[in-house]
Amino acid sequence: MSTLRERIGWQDAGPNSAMPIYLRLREAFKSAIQRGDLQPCDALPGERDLAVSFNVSRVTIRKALSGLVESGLLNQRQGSGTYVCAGPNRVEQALSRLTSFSDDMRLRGLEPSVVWLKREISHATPRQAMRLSLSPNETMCRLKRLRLANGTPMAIETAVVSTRHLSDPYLVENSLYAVLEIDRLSFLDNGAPIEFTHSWYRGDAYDFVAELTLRTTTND
Amino acid sequence: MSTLRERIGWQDAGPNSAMPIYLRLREAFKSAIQRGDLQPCDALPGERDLAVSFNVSRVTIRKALSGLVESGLLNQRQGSGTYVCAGPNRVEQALSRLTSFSDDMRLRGLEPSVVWLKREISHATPRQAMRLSLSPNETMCRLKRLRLANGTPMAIETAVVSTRHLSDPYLVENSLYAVLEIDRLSFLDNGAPIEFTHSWYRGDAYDFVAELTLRTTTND
DNA sequence: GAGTGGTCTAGACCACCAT
DNA sequence: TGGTGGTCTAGACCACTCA
Repeated sequence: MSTLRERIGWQDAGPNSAMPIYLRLREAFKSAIQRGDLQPCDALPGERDLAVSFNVSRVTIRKALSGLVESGLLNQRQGSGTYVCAGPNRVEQALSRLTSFSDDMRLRGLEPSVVWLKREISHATPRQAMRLSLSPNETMCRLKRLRLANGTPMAIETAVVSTRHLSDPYLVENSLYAVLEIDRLSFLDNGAPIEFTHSWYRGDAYDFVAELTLRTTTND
Repeated sequence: MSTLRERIGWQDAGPNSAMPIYLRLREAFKSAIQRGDLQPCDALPGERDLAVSFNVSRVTIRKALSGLVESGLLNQRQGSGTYVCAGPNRVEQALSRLTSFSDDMRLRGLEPSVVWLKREISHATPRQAMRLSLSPNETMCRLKRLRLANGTPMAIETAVVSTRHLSDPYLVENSLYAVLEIDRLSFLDNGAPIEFTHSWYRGDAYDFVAELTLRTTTND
């Protein structure tokens, strides 16, 4: 049984501590999760205990964890605890943000709904095959749906997914990504791209913010 | 001359203060910026002064402001101050995030470069005309470029912009959005969508995170 | 050197969840 | 009821910017 300090590879501030404590802590936890030293569904000690363990204040612990909660690596539930959400599963993590349409609408008191415009299987175009590293005769599910809030069209989403990962477009009800999760392990190991989603959003009703983050591959 | 409390429409916690102070403060500042009561380039008072003005601690002020900094409405510079970044310019705000490719690469010690695959003017397709609320014979700039880091292809971006907003595709060098900013006022007032960008990213090298936020139109 | 944001502390009270 | 995360405070020191 190793201590948490060991599991996340923590060392007290050396002379080379240019980074603030909360960032060093955040990176240490992040690395431990990505290495697998902290497993999904693991519960972290309480914030007060963490503060004692690492000789910092609870505020610093919270600042360290908050970034990981925001990026989806951790999950905090008031009254319950802090839990590891997911390993280095960047595809599922990234796409999970896109499922929030329904949640977003409901949070604002609007009733979300979906009209399916297309659900079919066809061959990949040469371009898609090239981009997604597929053989030219690979079959693809093509999904297209209109998203509404209180009956008002808000977005059109088009998704193309290899049938290797989604065998039947009619498996998808509300969340494409919930279905894809089933296949998580099969396509995450090699990191190959598996899906492309293409969306139009109402410019007068949405902020659309996209962020890119280069994946930092840690070898240790 | 009105006080800052008045400009952001602040009122001390009434009995109906279900939201925490830092969120109410954040919303008040956000609304003031979007209404134009706080203008771009305006400097905010120092955090210590704000804390006194609103009868809260500096930590609470910082927590309120941090969300606005993160979403690009405010800009903080150590040793200098806090400044209003942009008005209710959601198109420019959203797209500005996408310009970060070069910055991202450089931050990580990689040299970004661009290979143009297409820069042309043609007519809008019927579908595009419909989606972007254009007349059917509207002309569009079509831009397609390959993004590289240290010579390795990392992303392909395709952008389609009405010539009303971008007269010549050769005006675009590195940042499409820098060029579009010139036209900012002309297309932001009506909130019409003006552009569609379509990008492929290397699944093995990128995290791609997209967030949607419903625009909350505050009338007061 | 005065003022700014960036970090950090030790303590407090609350709402919530579990048992 | 005891532990959890969520919020908030008053104060401190630092690095930085700018005149």
